[in-house]
Amino acid sequence: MNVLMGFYFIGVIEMWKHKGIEFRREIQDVNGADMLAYLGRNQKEVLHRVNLENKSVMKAIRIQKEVVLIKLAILDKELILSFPQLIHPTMQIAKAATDFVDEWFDLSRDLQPFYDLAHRDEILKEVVLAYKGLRIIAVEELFEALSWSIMGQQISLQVAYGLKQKLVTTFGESVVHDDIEYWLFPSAEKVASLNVEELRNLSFTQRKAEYLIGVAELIATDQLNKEQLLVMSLGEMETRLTAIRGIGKWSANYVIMRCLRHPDAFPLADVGLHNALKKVLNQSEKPSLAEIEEWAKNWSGWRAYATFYLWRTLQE
DNA sequence: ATCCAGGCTCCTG
DNA sequence: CAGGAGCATGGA
Repeated sequence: MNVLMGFYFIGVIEMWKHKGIEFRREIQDVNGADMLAYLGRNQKEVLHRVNLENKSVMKAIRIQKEVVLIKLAILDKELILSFPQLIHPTMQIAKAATDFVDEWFDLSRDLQPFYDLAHRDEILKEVVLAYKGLRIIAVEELFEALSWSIMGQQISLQVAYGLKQKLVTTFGESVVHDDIEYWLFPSAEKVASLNVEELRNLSFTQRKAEYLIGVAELIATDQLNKEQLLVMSLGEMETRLTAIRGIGKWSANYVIMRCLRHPDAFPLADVGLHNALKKVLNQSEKPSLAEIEEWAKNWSGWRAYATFYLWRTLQE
């Protein structure tokens, strides 16, 4: 059975090799330790669960109509994907899950041009040496990415994670494995059906509640989708997203960076970015927006990656 | 206590 | 059209 399945999978999923109940992909230039640190940075995260001892992350994802739990070990030279709740994953599920991981960790991107650029940049030079192999971790679902940017506006990450936890555990779906609950972000359809009061009960502000429901309606009615955005230029993406009530330049660029994966998206107004620059430059005050824009000229093409690497410095 | 958190809209003058 | 109030909550 396994031999047959092995032949079946090979060739279908190029980079991934099937061995027994596991799928393995050899990796280079992936900084697993820092990826796991980023994934595990907040205790209130409910959409995945990191286990630093076995260097793995567990996450429930939706494949077609099915909810599938995946376990991904991130080792030095390879990724190991397995399905804790499935004895015989179908080819369709294996293909979708490996595709998910490839995109989640931006595995197809060659970071060498970014390293070259950073090596010539006084601000990024040491940061990029320190975290080399860190890749932008995606928020794959457009609705989740937009929601997260709305929840993150103005307030601290702690409060934002608290809002997300309440939203997800109140209106999302979950699967249970070994007595642990793994959550999926609620669907746009579900959130579009809510009223403002129901979100206010979860400590959302009036505004945040209105924004979230509005975005949910746009996605649920397919007036907005990831496919239409992905074919746009960076500027067009920003224009389209900032036309949505509740989505300003910061949120738009956050979504473009984390979900649409444009490597040059740049959340200029981001407080985390400001604090990271203050820290890296060892200054007593946060830099001005004008200064940051000036420095960022040298990061052109890779400003999203520059931002993600700078964020990483805040966790230490 | 006061200020600041991975901002945005809307209302003033 | 620039500038500022208001949002709601938790941690320093």
